[in-house]
Amino acid sequence: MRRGGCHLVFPRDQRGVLFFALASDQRLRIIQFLKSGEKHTYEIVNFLRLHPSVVSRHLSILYDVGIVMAKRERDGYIWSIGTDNVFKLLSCANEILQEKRKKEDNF
Amino acid sequence: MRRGGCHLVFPRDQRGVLFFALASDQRLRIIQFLKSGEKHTYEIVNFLRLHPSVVSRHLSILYDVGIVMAKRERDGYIWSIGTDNVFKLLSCANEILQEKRKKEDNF
DNA sequence: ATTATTATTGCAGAATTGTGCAAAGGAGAA
DNA sequence: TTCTCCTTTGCACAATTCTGCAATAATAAT
Repeated sequence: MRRGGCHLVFPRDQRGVLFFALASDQRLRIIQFLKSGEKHTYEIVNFLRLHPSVVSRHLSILYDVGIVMAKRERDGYIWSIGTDNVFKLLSCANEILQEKRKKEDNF
Repeated sequence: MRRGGCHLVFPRDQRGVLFFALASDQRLRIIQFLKSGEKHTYEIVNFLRLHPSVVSRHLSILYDVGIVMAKRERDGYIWSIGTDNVFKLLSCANEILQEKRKKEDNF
């Protein structure tokens, strides 16, 4: 696994890179999928129905910022969520969106 | 202020839209700038050194997800952070990045 | 209503990102 | 080593985003 400099993300603030990683439906689907436990690469490919090379790039982007981690198995990699802070981040995002909706309902 | 449908963000998961809003150096700079207190639009324009129309779009994107809020003044709008959850989100992001760096140092 | 000021939108071109295919690059087994 | 399988990279094209300018719309004051 020689992750690093392969998928090309425009240089920006590190937090920006992390938020960029989360600003994609496909990548959010991966995170959602991994909530139910660690998964083989081929399971993720089947789930997303995208070309393996594309999935590789998505995973690479998530990996680089620590959202997911990987371990080697005989037949490929097994992926899982990198830290529980990811869930904290997501719930925090939901709170912000919910507050916003609440505001809109009052007007 | 007829915010809504003006700046065009590709349809995606709502959380994706929020993370997208944060996945921009200019918009992160706006948030950073607003940390020190509410600001007039022209102050933000001077700070970013971008065309007013561009700043308008950035603010619109942040506004739509509740990251910033606005109030009308005699000579324009005054902007501020929409909710403290924004700061929670940012510190959570920093934690994830820090954990990742720590992991890398160990290997 | 008219005017002056500020904010937003339409448009176009540059920059960035997403995707799939084909080829090349590892890792493990025979 | 050689083979096989999985993963990653190079490339090209489509889709999306960023930016600035000009024009339009909105707001407040006259």
